[in-house]
Amino acid sequence: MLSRKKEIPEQLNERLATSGLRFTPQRQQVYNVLLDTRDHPTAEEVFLRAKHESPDISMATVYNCLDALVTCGLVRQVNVNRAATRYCPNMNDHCHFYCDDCGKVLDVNCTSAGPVAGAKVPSGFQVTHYELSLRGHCPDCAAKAAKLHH
Amino acid sequence: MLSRKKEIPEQLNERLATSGLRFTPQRQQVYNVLLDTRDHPTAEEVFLRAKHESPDISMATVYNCLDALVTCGLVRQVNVNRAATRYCPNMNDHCHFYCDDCGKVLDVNCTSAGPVAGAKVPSGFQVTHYELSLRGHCPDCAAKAAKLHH
DNA sequence: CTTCAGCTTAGAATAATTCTAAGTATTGAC
DNA sequence: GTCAATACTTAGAATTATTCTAAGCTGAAG
Ligand SMILES: [Mn+2]
Ligand SMILES: [Mn+2]
Ligand SMILES: [Zn+2]
Ligand SMILES: [Zn+2]
Repeated sequence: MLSRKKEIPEQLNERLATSGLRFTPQRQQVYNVLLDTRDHPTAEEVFLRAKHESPDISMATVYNCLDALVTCGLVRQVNVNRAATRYCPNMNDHCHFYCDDCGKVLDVNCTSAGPVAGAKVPSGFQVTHYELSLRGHCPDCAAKAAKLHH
Repeated sequence: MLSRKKEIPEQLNERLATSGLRFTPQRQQVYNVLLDTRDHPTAEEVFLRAKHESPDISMATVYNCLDALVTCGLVRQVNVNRAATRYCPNMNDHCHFYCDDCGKVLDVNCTSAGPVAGAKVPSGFQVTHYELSLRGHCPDCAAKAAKLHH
């Protein structure tokens, strides 16, 4: 990685442009952090990871960049209980599993109709968004717990 | 309502006792506020309503009482996005609809299996809780919007 | 080269909630 | 009943995540 030219990724650039936003190195950096490790980091965690590559980036900028990425539809916010908001670059229809033991947040596939169909929404209600979060024990932690009981 | 004796409602008293908690007038008052108007008020709103009857109650006490009621299983917390936590005394299995127009939060029935069945949870995951929140337009607001377009 | 809108930044401000420490009330031996 | 132990309420301070503010920077367009 000796030459680091201005290779602006067109996909990010275009998406930003459609929302009237500019491409900036900070936005690129923040987006890369999210794509790099898809573990639903908080803004704080994104900040720490981004600082490795760009030591001068500020927390405010991380919030601003995350906001820009959400606005242009490349990233979504994930809220579990009232903990700090997490960020997810997977824009496919999915929901989230939160492990009460290790705290990991994992993607779970579900079709758009899926969870909403499971709810008995009375007629007259227009559902435009939904958010389903699941909590419990992830396979790893469930296995560990099983071992402790022999 | 001239005589206001110490009629301790046994149901609340028992529920508190099973969690090692005591009956107090403040807890009664806060619970009454929730039962009175089931519109999913925030702690702040509960505080304001409780003050009508008990002008000396404090915000900290409202938070403490709500916490006690949640602990003993009479009340559940409802989080929509990152707004202030709301409180719901309906302990039947249900999820919530949030109207983006008027901000109302309404109960929507759904069987325990419902929304989780709609998600394709891989085997190995143990789901102990789930939370489904729906957003969109409530019947009232949808009707109003329809009128504006003739 | 100037202008101007958009961007980044540090630090202040805000909002919801939790913590702290002090005073009260209730319980349950004795 | 007295007394100590425990639980509860309260005001205000502290905390946490997030947003706001104001100043300086940047890069495209004229
Ligand atoms: Mn995700
Ligand atoms: Mn409810
Ligand atoms: Zn786990
Ligand atoms: Zn409405």
